Amino acid sequence: MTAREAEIGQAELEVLQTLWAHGPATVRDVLNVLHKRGRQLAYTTVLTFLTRLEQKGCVTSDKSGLAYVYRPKVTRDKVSRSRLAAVLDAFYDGSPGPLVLQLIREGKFTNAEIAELQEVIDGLDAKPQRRSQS
Amino acid sequence: MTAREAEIGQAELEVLQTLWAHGPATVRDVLNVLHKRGRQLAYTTVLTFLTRLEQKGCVTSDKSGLAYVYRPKVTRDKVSRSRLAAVLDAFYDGSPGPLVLQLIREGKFTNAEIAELQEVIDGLDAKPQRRSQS
DNA sequence: AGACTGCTACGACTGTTGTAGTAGGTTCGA
DNA sequence: TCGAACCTACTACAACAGTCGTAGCAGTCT
Repeated sequence: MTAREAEIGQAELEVLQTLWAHGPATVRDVLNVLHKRGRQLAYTTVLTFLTRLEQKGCVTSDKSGLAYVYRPKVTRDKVSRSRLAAVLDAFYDGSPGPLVLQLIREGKFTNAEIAELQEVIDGLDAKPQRRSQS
Repeated sequence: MTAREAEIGQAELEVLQTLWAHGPATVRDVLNVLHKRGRQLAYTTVLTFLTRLEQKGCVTSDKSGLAYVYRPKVTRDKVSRSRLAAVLDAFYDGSPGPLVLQLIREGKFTNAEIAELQEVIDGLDAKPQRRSQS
């Protein structure tokens, strides 16, 4: 494993998110985005986060112009999955079934989503079940 | 809000989980359960966790016999939801739709679960949709 | 060249989390 | 009644997370 996604702190994640959302960026770029969102941080704070993220293998940097440009090295998808898996392991026995059922029962979906759900599930059903367990 | 569930550490959560799973317990009870699961901790470590959880408002204690008996004050469900909401907010725009779709597309469900999904979704569909607009 | 401006390196401080030791009180059995 | 066993309170400490200040270097403007 190159990167330890698990050990990304909350504030570090914010920084990483802006990289995911806006592509490669300098410290100042990131700072500007954060400021625009009302998040007040010092320049050096952002620098610290980016440096730590680099130490953790989550971003890379290269100096093309005046300042270092940072770009994400782990995908948002990867981190997302790992975070979700942590919750799943801790609270849903590691399997997504109960979670999905709970979410659906709570019914916080739009009509479009429901339609899509039906579609996808029907598709699932039609498929050969290569997953019925041991 | 009485308790700050967000700030429960990983190790603290383990302790809380044993309370949820085994009901009210003393420090030693919790320690025994953890030891049985291969988790080696010192008695005083568990005590520290329970004390901190009490400070955070997540458990209560009362001394009925020789030792304090701790019992959870926040429900597992509550913490679970709050953890999930954090992931949802950070990675799924705060709404469960995309997450559920993704999980279903990945198809890690048993036949029984799929059947149940279909059932629940059909039920949803029949209901009046007070959640659509714009 | 001198003054600015912007960038990075490095250090520092606070609070939290994970982990545990020690000291001193209570209870219970011999 | 004495010691073993058990309990809690307090302290400690390293690692990490969040936050930033300072100092010094590099390029730029006049």
